[in-house]
Amino acid sequence: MTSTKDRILQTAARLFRRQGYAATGLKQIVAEAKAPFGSLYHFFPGGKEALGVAVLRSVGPTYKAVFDQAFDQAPDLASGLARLFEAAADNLRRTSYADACPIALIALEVSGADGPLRDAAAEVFEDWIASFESRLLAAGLPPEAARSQALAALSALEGALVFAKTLRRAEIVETAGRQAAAEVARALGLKA
Amino acid sequence: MTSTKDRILQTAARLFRRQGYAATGLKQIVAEAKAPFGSLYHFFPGGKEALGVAVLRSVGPTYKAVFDQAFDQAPDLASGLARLFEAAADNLRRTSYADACPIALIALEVSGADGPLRDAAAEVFEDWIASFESRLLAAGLPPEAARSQALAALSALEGALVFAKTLRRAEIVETAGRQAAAEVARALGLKA
DNA sequence: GTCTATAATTTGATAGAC
DNA sequence: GTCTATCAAATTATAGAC
Repeated sequence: MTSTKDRILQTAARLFRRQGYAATGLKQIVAEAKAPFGSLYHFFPGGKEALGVAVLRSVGPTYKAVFDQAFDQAPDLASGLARLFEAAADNLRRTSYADACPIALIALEVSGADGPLRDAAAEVFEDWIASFESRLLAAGLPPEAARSQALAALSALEGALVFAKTLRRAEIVETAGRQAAAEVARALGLKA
Repeated sequence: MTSTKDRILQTAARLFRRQGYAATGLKQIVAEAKAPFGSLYHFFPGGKEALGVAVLRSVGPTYKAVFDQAFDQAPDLASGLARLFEAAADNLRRTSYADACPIALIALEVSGADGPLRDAAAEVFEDWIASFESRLLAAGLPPEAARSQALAALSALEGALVFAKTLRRAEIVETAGRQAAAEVARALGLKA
């Protein structure tokens, strides 16, 4: 039993992710959310921009939790990272290549100009990177190396998702995942 | 002395790259290109979609040439790759984080649905990947490893550009570049 | 909170004179 | 090839009844 506000938020998140922020109309959002049009401006008086910010703020913690789950279930960071890539590849296949990174498209759309949308997108990426970085630190990596490894591993995931979605080949994410996991294993002195 | 058609094409390429395909109006394109509105439909009878396809088809070879130049000027593939990342980071700084990957945004926008736009975007990515892959093959890497390395290296570049543009930190691309170059050097048995 | 109607603007696209 | 005027549709956003 989801609230009207939640249905609007989740529908907007899905459409922004798949079609983009600019290409998605508010009419389409309320229609697919089976919500009254008036409710959109009732819950989000700031209009489309406020809805976009709310989407970014809700997606950030959601996927940080996905990260945490992958890592907590794995024996070490390298296999946790491998799990993350595998989950992303499965997600692409399961949604027929509709769902790649939940915010990459909207982030690229809004990061050209200053404003609350860009700020929110940057905050989400920074959180994700910091989350993995702190795990690498806790695993014993020196600060500089932890930052580099976190950036490189998540960059590989993000970029592989762009290629895999466009080329419709989920194996690209799996291939990138094996390399990223091996790289982290090497940095940590684990067995690949 | 550029032609009207070229000005339209290049202006569209710049705006699609920075703002996105959906967010860019045809009016804005002809205004910034200082071209008559009627000329747009004269040169691109297929309208916005045809213009988008033309932009993708023109950007593909242009940046493949940029790749080739970086590699041809470097002593080996690993340093050529490093050059490529450095050039991308410089580009971000020089344009105040406006110009990241020339087609990532439009690729993500159009790859959700079938059609000539998605096909053109996929072709460009495939060309870039195949280009680097063939260099790795020529350098002696086995076919499977060449494909993996090419995908991983270019994924790292693409993803780093997404993060760097959103976070406005070009060092992210440089950091990812050092790791990618080291990885390729290792695969080729070169000294990092 | 819900829903409809509508304002104000912008969009992609076309027609037709020059 | 150039340029203007304009169409039909879609866009964000608001007003106001219920």
